[in-house]
Amino acid sequence: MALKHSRQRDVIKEFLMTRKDHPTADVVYMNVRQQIPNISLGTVYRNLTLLADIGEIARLRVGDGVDHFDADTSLHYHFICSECGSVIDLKMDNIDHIVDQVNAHFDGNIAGHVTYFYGTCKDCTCKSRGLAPQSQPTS
Amino acid sequence: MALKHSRQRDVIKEFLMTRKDHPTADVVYMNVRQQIPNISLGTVYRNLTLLADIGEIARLRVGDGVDHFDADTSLHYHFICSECGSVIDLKMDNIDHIVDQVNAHFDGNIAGHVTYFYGTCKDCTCKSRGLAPQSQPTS
DNA sequence: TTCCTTGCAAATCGTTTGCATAATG
DNA sequence: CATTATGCAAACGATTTGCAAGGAA
Repeated sequence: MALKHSRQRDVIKEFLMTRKDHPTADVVYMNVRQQIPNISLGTVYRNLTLLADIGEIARLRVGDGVDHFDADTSLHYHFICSECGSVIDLKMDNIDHIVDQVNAHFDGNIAGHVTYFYGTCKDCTCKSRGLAPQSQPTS
Repeated sequence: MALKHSRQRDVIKEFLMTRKDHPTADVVYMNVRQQIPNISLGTVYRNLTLLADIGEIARLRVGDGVDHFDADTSLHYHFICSECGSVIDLKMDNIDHIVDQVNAHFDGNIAGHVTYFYGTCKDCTCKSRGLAPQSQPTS
């Protein structure tokens, strides 16, 4: 299973690194086609899965039924706006200590936890008050 | 949109209340057919969605691509075994304080958070050591 | 009678996969 | 040359939906 170099994989990874809004496979596909017009959706999926498996990118499942991808694999948390669906990075301290609270009463082995926050983002909060949004979605 | 009574909805809810293993729509369907043989999968999905929308049951998205349903809507957390996929209730204190750590640096409005734990359950841990499991899965 | 619910089947959506061909090491 | 990667299209699994018929208020 030796990995061989491929231009499509490079372009996919590079595109992902330019985005901080955690695009879906489809969005990656749409954008990458500007550089490789005949790339196929299947190839995009295969490479996103491969990159996620070897840890070069992260696959985010935020409960909206679609996978999002993130080139930033460092420890951080996400916020999902219930109104516009945007996924936003959060600056906050590590909360792995919550695992300790489980271990106290649990017999199995806890490897980790998944946590994400939801609510209304700044822009959507403003809109619902009739104010102008602060910025447009990147996508 | 006045709600009308329906036997299929009753049976679905009753079945869910007898289970603490958070079955999927398909498992609900299989079991409910023992009491209503000609019930359709669509009806099961429609009622599970309806019950979840009015808050009588909870829809659990634990990242395995399939929705699980829980008749226990009280605040509690879940553990998902990475090996056998079983979803287990956890006894532990409320961890809503983690939201406070986000609010400090976030402009939007945080309504809540989703957290689940993963790892290896007691039975799978035992199996991997060649020991006999403590109990069989309920499904 | 009104209109919510159902069963059935077809449709959707996101994602995966089989296959023959192309590209890499 | 041996193998991995690609494009294409078909296949998939979970869930939703349109529709005509059935059931509750």
